[in-house]
Amino acid sequence: MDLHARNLSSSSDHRNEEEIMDVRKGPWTVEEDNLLVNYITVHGEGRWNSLAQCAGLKRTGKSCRLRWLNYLRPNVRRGDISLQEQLLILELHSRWGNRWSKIAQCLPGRTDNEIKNYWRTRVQKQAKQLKCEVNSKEFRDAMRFVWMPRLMERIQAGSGTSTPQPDIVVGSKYDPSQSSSTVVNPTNRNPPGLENSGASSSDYSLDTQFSDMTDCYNPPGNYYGYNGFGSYPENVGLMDRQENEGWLGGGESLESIWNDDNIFFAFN
DNA sequence: AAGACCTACAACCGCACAATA
DNA sequence: CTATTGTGCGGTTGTAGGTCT
Repeated sequence: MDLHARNLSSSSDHRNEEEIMDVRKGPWTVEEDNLLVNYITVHGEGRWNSLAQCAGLKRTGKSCRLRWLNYLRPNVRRGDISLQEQLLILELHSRWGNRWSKIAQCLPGRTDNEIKNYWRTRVQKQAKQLKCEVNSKEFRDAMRFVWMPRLMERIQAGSGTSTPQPDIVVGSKYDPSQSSSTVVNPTNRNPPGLENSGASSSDYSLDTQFSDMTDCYNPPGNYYGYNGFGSYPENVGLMDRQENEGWLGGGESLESIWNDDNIFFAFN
């Protein structure tokens, strides 16, 4: 039996099991979050299928794992993706491609899902706007040699008046005080547990997203030697000056493609 | 005011691979 | 060695809320 066939039979068995067990799908409720967090707090994570059963959750192990890793896990960082994070994502993606989990490892507290979503909503939108394939050389070059340098300029320009951005590091999204059975709103900008924490909803609204391009942190200094992130991977040399110089002959055409309006669009 | 459209993001799915029986 | 199970990853979808007309 080949692998695909094995997977098919496995999926089929899994489906039967789901039908029998009446597995829940869709948005998680506060109760479910409570069950999952409480169980993991006591027993630790892993063995997700049995964990789901033992915790009394009518969810698949996969679903539990995803909910934990992307939302309930301590130190999951939520809120707007900072300019530095954007820059890092662009650079790492140009280097590694769609290796979201690998990229996420370099952005503490960010999940692969969040980075993937960022890429799809912002970067692919930009490619579409420019009428080129996101994986095309043209778009990649534009990204590396026009978008990213300009992003860095904005970071540097904003460093003098930087204010803390509204990103939050949440110990856990789980709030035991919430015991209603309301479904956790998947699009609520206030993560569960912060809804009553005093953080106003506007802290997470689009009003703050990119509204202040100076909303960041430490001056990065020289981009090429930048190591602003503690976990910045070794040998990630960001842009390669030699490659850059070798490419510049085509710069003007890209500049014309990636004009200020487009850049504005990209960051708004 | 209301319906259409858009955006962002949580969650699901299929596949691949490693570990284990 | 083979079959099964568990886990992780990347792609995709569904939908609530926001914006536009």
